[in-house]
Amino acid sequence: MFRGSDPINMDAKGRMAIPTRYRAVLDDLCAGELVITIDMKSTCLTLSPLPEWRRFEEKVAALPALDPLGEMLSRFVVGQAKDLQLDGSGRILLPTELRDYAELEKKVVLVGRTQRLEIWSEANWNAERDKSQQSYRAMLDEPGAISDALKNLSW
Amino acid sequence: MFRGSDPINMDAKGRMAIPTRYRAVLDDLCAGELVITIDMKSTCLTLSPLPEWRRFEEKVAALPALDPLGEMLSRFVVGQAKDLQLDGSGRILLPTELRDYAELEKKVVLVGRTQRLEIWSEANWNAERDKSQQSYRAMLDEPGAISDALKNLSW
DNA sequence: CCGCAATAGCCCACTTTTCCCCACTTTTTT
DNA sequence: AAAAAAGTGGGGAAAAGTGGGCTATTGCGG
Repeated sequence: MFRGSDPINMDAKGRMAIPTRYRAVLDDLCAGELVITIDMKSTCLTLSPLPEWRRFEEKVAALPALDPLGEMLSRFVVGQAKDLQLDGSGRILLPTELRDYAELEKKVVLVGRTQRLEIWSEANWNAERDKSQQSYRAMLDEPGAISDALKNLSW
Repeated sequence: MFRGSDPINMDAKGRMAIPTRYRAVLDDLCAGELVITIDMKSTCLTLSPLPEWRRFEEKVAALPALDPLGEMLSRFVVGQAKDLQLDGSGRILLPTELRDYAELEKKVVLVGRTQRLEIWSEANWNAERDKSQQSYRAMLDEPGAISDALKNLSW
């Protein structure tokens, strides 16, 4: 569904254009209704079509009421989610708080992750990519570090 | 229902504006009648539409009379709850005692948690978020520490 | 029982943000 | 090379948020 990374300029008002190749998909998937929120693991944002987001929200809601993880996810991930709508020019307006969280400046990178998208600042994206590549290679050298699921990923 | 976080300025009189996107919902859900109280676990306040609050109150009342946790909830959560009414400009006035409890100063954050809302001081909110994020990341680095619940939350 | 002070409520005015639209530049396509 | 499409930027109107002043109400002390 979503694939590849696109460098995009955020303008002074905090808007960013969604690449055209996604627009048709977004249109009939969710009529341009998106949900954006933070990523707990990384300094980036997650952008999902509304139906996809609902599936996640339901999973979180289904967790036991006193589960600390569920509480955390509900409070910080759901709690910081915002509904967005593509504007007439196929752009979205990034909420200020989330812009701050992900340290977004003018140059941002939109990364396709199949069902959803990630939004990174260019600086963080490059840093994270280099870092991950190194640790990935290190992991391959370390016996036992490869999960079963990954072993079966024949590619 | 409620989703996302909004930074809001409390004015010198202790009033805070409720974001407009909630007003219509609040209007036909409870005609602007809200209940505010403390959160026992965190340094924040809980704001709920009256009908939602009633459900909670009934559940607490239904607990066995000698249940110590129930007693606590009833005494301190129900005991400190206050009815609020949206004013003509869509604002609520935060009771002084509760303002103190949650350490609210000028900058507060309103967090949407589906059925209800949370009110945090900006400082406490950021601190709590950073803390949670750290422990979340630590959990991921520690193999085996990931609960089944999380594994199923493949998102 | 009355007056004073403090708090709460109402309303208006100002500032900031958001939304909508158009125009310009760059890239791709024919 | 021209035309079309995509991406970028900005102006202006509208709406949301913020703050302050004025009035009404409450509660307290005299």
